[in-house]
Amino acid sequence: MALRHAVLAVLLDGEYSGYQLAKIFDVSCSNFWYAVPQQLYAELTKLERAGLIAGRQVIQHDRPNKRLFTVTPAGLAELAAFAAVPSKPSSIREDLLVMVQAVDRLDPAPVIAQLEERAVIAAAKVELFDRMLRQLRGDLTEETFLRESDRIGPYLTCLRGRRFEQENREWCERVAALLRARAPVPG
Amino acid sequence: MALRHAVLAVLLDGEYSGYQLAKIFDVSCSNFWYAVPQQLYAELTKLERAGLIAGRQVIQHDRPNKRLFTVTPAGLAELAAFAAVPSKPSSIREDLLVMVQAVDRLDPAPVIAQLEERAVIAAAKVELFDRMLRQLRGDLTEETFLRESDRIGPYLTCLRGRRFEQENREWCERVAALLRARAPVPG
DNA sequence: CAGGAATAGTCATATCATTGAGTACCCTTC
DNA sequence: GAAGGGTACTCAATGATATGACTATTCCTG
Repeated sequence: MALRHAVLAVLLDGEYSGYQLAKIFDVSCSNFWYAVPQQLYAELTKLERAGLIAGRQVIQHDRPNKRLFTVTPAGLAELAAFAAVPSKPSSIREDLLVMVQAVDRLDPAPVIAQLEERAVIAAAKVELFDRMLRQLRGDLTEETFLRESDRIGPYLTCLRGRRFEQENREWCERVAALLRARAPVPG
Repeated sequence: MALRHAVLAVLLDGEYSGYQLAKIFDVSCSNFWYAVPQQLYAELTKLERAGLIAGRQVIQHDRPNKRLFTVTPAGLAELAAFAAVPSKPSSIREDLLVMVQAVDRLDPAPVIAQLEERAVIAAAKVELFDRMLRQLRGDLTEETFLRESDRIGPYLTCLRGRRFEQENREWCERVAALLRARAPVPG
């Protein structure tokens, strides 16, 4: 019952089609929720049947037609109800951490390789978040933007995503270096 | 297919029953994987049938009997194979972030309350991780421990958990203070 | 001695998520 | 003109996860 609220939260920013949502959920919004296109199309169908979003057909000539969705007042009420009930902390489930947990009893080489690769990915995401943050705040300073803008939600979740990826990067680099120093790997 | 590897990784540290595992997965090991008892019992059954762990019955008189499990050589090989294939970054799915994403269009009061509550929970987890880290490294310094111990996996995942919760706490506090300043809430 | 917490599990179900395949059309590039 | 990529979406099957209820015994507290 939570993907539905993530979809509603994203649709607050404007009309989107399932296809557009899929792109958002795959990259930018991956800082607070992730979903594959099939999930989104299914959820949009359910949300529309429940009256929480409204869709309108857009006829296109140079490409397939699409349906754009907006949040209805009932959808906004649903979001408000969602925000009013206490939420549980999400559970962490990260394969790479499982590998590190077991690394003392395994060949460290592939784990080190994955840590170094992950550090690069995390660094790229930090830069992506930085670009998104700059774009969201325009030419205002962060402080001014956060004090005066009337749409700071996406900025705040983006800040969290940036911090997470920065920590991820530093931890991966440190652990990779440490494991390398302990058991020198050829090459 | 990943809970199984988390269970194997934890069983590297010693013999545990399903019940003990459930406690570990509920608190300490929540830094890299979370699971409820029912999942663990089911997974232990599957792992034993697959020959990846071996269980032995322990008769107890003052409480119900239990079954303790250890990783078999086949289980260790399974872990090694798991560590050898590249893993995908885990997807973030956090209700509280969804609420913050939508906060501009909602009553901020319950969101602020949840942020403040979450900051307290995160602070408590930081302290829990600090205690675990101290216990794991004994009277060695972190540097010495990480250089010389032959079991650093749990320490490293614990370090990651600590960083995550620390960031979480700081972000929650900052966002709560910001939202309070923007829309003063009575009380 | 009643009530509650701790130990040690099991069963059933419903929802959620993941994966793979498939349709259809347009545009651009080689 | 064939191949590849982007847009837009659907279907089906399987696997993972969450939730609630249930059994049994022992220990401790009031």
